[in-house]
Amino acid sequence: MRIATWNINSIRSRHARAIDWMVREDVDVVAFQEIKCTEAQFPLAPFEEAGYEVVLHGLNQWNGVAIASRHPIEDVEIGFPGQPGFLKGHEGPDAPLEARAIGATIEGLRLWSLYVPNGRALDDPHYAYKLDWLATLAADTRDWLAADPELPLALMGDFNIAPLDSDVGDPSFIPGLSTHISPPERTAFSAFEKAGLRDVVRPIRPDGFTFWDYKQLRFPRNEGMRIDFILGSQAFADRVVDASIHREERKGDGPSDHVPVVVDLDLGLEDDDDRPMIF
DNA sequence: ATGTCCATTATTAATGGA
Repeated sequence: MRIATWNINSIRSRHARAIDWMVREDVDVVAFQEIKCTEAQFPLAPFEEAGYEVVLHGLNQWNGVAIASRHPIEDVEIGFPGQPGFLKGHEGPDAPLEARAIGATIEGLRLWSLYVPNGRALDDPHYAYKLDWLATLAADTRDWLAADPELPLALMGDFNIAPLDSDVGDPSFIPGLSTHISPPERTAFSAFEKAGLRDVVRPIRPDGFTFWDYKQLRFPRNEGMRIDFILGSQAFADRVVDASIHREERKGDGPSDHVPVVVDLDLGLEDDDDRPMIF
């Protein structure tokens, strides 16, 4: 079983490229972020023709998350418990939720596609929202794993945080001045580890960025950021056999500014064709 | 030169978000 997370930056602009990659790379499940459309606008037909079922949450041209799968999708959840909302100029407990989280169960795996708020600036209300959003999700993670310590859970998405200094290759991110690298954001990220998750890609692929800004020739200069992650519980991590960052997807015509991050799992499925059949 | 891209609102250009 091969699963991926990918901030696609408009599924309407890039669905052909996305599906080409999914078929070519034999990907079973993709958690998409920034689909930038509503359910009525989502290009379902080409996914279905390629053999993928899709569940999604999209409210408008901003944000939007989806999960596409070759296997049956069960127990879909829009948003996580206690998820805070945000509306510029209308901050507070009554702010509406944004389309940033969708959860589903596939082959017994509990998967979340997550688009963590950007934060915008250290003194922007969006930054406090980002930290609140992350803290609530970490608390939920603790609850989910307390209820079932053997749950194969993965949080997949664009976390908009570079946990390590080596994850920062873009010189416009300046310590003390920029989001994505501030100590409170890094502490918020480490809370997922305390809750029982770990980055299941980094031990296998310690190097590489997942995002390069369109501006300033960031990709040709390889001035990127590592901000897209798959965080798995013990039971999920136990099934991981490989991982990869598909840097080639930043090349060519009309790429997203993010690339797919992939993990390969051994679920012991009889129809898993990644292993030779022995009769 | 922010060496850009996307979607929307508005009517060929401005806005907001990243």
